Amino acid sequence: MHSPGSPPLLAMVKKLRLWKDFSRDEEAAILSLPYTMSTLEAGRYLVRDGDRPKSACLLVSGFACRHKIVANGARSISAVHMRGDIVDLQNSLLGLADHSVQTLTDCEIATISRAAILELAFSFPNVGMAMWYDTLVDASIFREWIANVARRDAASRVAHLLCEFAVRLEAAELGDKFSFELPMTQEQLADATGLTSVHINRTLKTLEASGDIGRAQRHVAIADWDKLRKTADFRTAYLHLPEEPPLAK
Amino acid sequence: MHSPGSPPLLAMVKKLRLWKDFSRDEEAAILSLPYTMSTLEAGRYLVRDGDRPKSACLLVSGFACRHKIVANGARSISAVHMRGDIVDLQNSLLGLADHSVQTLTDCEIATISRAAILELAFSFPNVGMAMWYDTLVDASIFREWIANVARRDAASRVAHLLCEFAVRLEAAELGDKFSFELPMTQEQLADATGLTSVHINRTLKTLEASGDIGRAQRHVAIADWDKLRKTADFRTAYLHLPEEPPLAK
DNA sequence: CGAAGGGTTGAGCCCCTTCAATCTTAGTGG
DNA sequence: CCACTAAGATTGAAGGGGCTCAACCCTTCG
Repeated sequence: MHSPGSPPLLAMVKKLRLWKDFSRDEEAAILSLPYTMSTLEAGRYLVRDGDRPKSACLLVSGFACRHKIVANGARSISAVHMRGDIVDLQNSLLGLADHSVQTLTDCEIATISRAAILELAFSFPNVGMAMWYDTLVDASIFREWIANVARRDAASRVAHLLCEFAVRLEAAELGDKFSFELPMTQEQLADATGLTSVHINRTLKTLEASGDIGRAQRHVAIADWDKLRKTADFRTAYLHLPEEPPLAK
Repeated sequence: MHSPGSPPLLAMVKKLRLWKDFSRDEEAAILSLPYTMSTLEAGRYLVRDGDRPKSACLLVSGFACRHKIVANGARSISAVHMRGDIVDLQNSLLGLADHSVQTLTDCEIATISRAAILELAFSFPNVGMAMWYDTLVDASIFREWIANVARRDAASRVAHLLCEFAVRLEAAELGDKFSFELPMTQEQLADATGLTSVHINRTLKTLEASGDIGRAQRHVAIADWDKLRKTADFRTAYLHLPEEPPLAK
């Protein structure tokens, strides 16, 4: 579902523009990156732990996540990605994938070679800086997730995930912060919060009963943003979004 | 302490050389970065959550950690750093610190302005790439820590921390992988593993009783590396170290 | 209509926490 | 050299948050 009129790489421009303003030339340079489009169903892998990817994937539509499996077979999800995220920069620049990337929903993907990205980054320092910045923001989110999983109770962890998803969804201009479809099963929520799917279920019901959220199937309505924020201990600083969110269109 | 003969920035060269080979020019460019030295006691802050740092800090000797505090007052440590780590690149490039950096031991620090680092990164792409790579490796370690805290039991978590510390210590040429001084109190270990100091204490004793490690005060001796690795579910891939560790000297 | 994936619920248990006391070690001043 | 202090390590007892196991329900889709 990305609109057929606009070029797919515009999603990348929009994302990077959160971090830096670009000149016409710089923007053109991004849009002229060579890429190939593909469509993937939910549940498919973009990269697998142990692969040696030679290219990065821009998520043009849909949702994906990063995860790794530990010895006892349990899975840990370390990030959720959405339109505009250059989802495999980390693995492809490092050379050897230390985790997997898997689609959560059907996705459209633009594949861009690592070489082309590096060329762009170092010919246009401003663009390079925005990409570097982008990977640093990802790292900041990882740090917050460490704190989330390590030091918050179940209700806070789940609430925090919902707050982050809501804010990022809005920043990506993908919908309403207060009412959205969560593209994850309760088992995936469990893997993203270090809980079990059973306990996710109970926790969601608690959040519902306490008036923080409403829900119907996978749809989440944030009933009381300030209340949920408080339950979550959520502060947006770690997302490093611009002070004034850019006006929608 | 760092040997008085060698220039402090050599620590940075050595670290970055783990990721890229440098030409003589590139190496000289790193070594000619302007910096100011300072010495900090254990427990001092290099940056505080909320600061707007204008410069980055190279750790020339000693140990430091990153942490953030959650609503209930609990602390989460998200990384431990040692000689050669450019410890505040993340906060200074992002502009607004989303976490604090604090010394664990007495430290010698070289402070380098953000502008000088960016200048270097984009005049010498190979050096820039090494620095980017360095921040990507940090991110990879964060992902592993998420998995550690989210999906492993107490013994594995602590064992994993010890394995990582041992391997990084060796990679930084700071000592013996199998026998070292751990520069952290049990409370700090707790904050790095999402446990309590009481349980850290019991877990260390368990690891000792099972023959994985020996210890005396803060000194740790890895009694059986393979056993500890197995307990920890530790695989080095996520550290992205070169296949052949560079020969000492 | 049947199957499959995912959501919901209950009962019992256990890993880790909490609370609190005691011990050890290192540092300080007399 | 020894009291005195403070930080950190150690230990015990009791409790709880989240897990495990297992059943059942709901929705979607062929």
